[in-house]
Amino acid sequence: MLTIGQLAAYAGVTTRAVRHYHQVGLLPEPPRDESGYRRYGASTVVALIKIRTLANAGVPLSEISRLLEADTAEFAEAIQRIDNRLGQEIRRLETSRQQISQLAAGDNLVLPPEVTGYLDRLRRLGISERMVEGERDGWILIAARWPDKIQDIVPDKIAQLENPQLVRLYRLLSELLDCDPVDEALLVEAADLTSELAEQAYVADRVISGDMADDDVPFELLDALGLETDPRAQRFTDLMRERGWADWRRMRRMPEPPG
Amino acid sequence: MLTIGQLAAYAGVTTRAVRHYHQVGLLPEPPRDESGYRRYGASTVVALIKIRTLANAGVPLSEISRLLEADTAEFAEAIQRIDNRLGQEIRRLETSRQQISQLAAGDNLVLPPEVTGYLDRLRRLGISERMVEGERDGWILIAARWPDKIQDIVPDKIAQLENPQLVRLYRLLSELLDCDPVDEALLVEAADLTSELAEQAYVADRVISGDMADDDVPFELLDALGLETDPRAQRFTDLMRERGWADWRRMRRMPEPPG
DNA sequence: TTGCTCCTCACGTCACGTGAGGTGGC
DNA sequence: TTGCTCCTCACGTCACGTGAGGTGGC
Repeated sequence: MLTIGQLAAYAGVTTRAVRHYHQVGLLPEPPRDESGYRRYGASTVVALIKIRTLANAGVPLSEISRLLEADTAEFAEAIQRIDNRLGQEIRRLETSRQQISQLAAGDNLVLPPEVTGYLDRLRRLGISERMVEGERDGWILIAARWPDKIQDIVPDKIAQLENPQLVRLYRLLSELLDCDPVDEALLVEAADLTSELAEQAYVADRVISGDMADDDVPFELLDALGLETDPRAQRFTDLMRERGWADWRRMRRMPEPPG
Repeated sequence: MLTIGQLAAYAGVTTRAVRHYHQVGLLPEPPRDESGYRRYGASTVVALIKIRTLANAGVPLSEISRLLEADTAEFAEAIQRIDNRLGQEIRRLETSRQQISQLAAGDNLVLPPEVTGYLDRLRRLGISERMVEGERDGWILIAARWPDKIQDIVPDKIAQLENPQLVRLYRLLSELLDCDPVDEALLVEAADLTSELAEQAYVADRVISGDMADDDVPFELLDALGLETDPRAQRFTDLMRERGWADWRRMRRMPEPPG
């Protein structure tokens, strides 16, 4: 007859685990010897190894107790389910492994590849890293709120980069972000360009399109960029106002003055 | 800015998990809006997704907090370790999967293949299933107590099966186990055979060999078989005594009567 | 005698889950 | 007004780990 230590060692578990299985009724308490030690026979070894095999496969103990009492058909069915779950878990770990290596490579897993492609495009157009980061943060917030709309938006944005005026605007804003005492000439140029682009869009009726019309995407972007309190943003707003745009964050035309 | 629900949904976690990360200091508490709601920016999305990527890889939260503050070299090193562990875990699950399918096939994982081979041998020799089960239980106890000696014992036991007398003894014991009112004639025949085999072994000085001499292997076997209280075992012991063997479980010769 | 194994409580751990009871925005 | 999201405690869960304090066999 085996002591608890011998039993546990053979099954590859701790004595505490065996006692735990007794506690929860998974393994019957064996008889005791004269000193009160538990003494185990061969059938307990068989039972314990079965338990460990199932537990190692991720089966909760509460399920194992039911399994040990199931008939052959039920048991076989359960084994099928367990095997499927194991397969799932293995696949999960394999994708986890890929993601970990992407983390190491510095890729961020936050944005879908279309968006990172767009951001790389901006970099190649000479947009400053700071500006790109701001764009990225904006995209993250958009992706978080409208995960399924990303696919529709990105191609539009990429197409817009064919417009040299827009690219020029991005470059101007890049420069503006990087100079601390705000450069008035640059700011004016940016406002002129923005106004012009807004006019084009307004005419083409693409100022605000679709579902996002009622939502606060531009606001979110600005919040993310931390620009809402930036004095440069304030000055820009003023310049846009002068050009007849009420709120450059929503791009609404100012009402025509009465009379 | 995102609410906790939007943040959590995008990262694929529960809001409770996010709050938990705040509690343990893994994720900084963001500012609140007028209603006391937490409001998250893009950087938190990035941080949370990093956390989940690591947590999904099995990294404990306490380690993650250290990782997020580590420099590039330390981080890369840690990623290596995590990747190794993931590989280990995948292999573990794959062997677990095999073992599960063996469970379903009815194989028991309790004994090394040499022993199950030996037991199959017994079956082919016409030994009854009940007897084989008894043998198996004995082997389980031996394997549990001397796991590394099994390799030495099994070949010996297999070789012994070349002895037709031993095979005959096994068959007799098989029959004896299966008849309830004990068959005296069979019992006597078994005792004669055992005595003869013991004599052969005694002469060849193989009665008790090596390390197991001082241990109680035969006792264990009998305990396992639940035979120590079996009346048939008692009768068998008496018959062996008559034939000059003090204790058939230890196979010791009785002392020569004095004078 | 020393060291190892065994015994029984009983609290601790890890990463959240799950109500309980209440407020805020559409 | 109803339903949904948010808030803060605070206890529960799962499978043991980890002492605490004590006894038994070689």
